[in-house]
Amino acid sequence: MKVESYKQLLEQKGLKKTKVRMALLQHFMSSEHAQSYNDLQAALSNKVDKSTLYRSLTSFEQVGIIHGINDHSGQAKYAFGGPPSQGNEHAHFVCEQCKMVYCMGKLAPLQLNVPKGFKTNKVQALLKGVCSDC
Amino acid sequence: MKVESYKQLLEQKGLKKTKVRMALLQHFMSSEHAQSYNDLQAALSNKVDKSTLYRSLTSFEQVGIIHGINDHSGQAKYAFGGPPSQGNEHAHFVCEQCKMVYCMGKLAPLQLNVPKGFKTNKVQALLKGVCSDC
DNA sequence: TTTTAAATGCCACAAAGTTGCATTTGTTTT
DNA sequence: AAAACAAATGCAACTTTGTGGCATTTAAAA
Repeated sequence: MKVESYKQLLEQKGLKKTKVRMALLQHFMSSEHAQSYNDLQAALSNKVDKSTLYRSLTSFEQVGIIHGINDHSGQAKYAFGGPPSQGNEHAHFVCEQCKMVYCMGKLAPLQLNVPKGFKTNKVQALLKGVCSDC
Repeated sequence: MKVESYKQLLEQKGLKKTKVRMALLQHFMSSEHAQSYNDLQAALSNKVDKSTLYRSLTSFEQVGIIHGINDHSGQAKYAFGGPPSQGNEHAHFVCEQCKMVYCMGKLAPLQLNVPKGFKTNKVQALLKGVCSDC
């Protein structure tokens, strides 16, 4: 994806094209695993204000450019693309060794029997194991 | 489960029988959904120190008396029983309305195709929907 | 170019959780 | 039953993660 495309993506989503956002997009596109706040802050040489970064992530998430992943590490992580639920069903894989988080391919719809009276709308799956790099 | 049993449970796990732990056990056993730090603090009338409560939860979790659940609410929750992975496979259900978290029954082993080189050890499933009380 | 609305940076603050250390309590040993 | 020991508690300080207000800057529209 080229710089021109990032711009188009932002326009399409109704977000202004700013330095921080362009840098974030570039970083997201060039990394194959999910990024934590600290990863991103480092990628931007710690030059971006905390609030700005958090707010950028929130904006991106709201319009579906990225989606948040909770890997139980205590730090939220973000990956490019909309959430698993919106025509983009996928599981997340946490490597127990390197702690990296990957988005996996589509998952077969899983049958889970819930008790009477419970209605399931979404299923989120988190896989733990060892990744191909470890 | 009676008071005598709580004591036995603690002994069996090599933990001392203290006021805080007994009160916690009692509360865990009498609640049908997962408990957050704040729930527990309230249940103990806010009389227990923060560190003590966190440390108690950690101890309980280590010996498998309770297990932590991350429901993406920003607050860890805890439920009675060992973790889903140890002969106790189960999914967690988050009610989108009342935000309560329940432990569900066993889940059918789910097939998820991971790319070559990835090895899955555990699968955690989080269901979102509406509970029987809502 | 001017206007205006949104994005940024700075600062203070809040919530969740951790750590060190002195004191207390539970359990074991004698 | 008393002494000794280890573990649990309470307190205070601190860290981490994240939020919110407000003045300033920047991008896009007029």
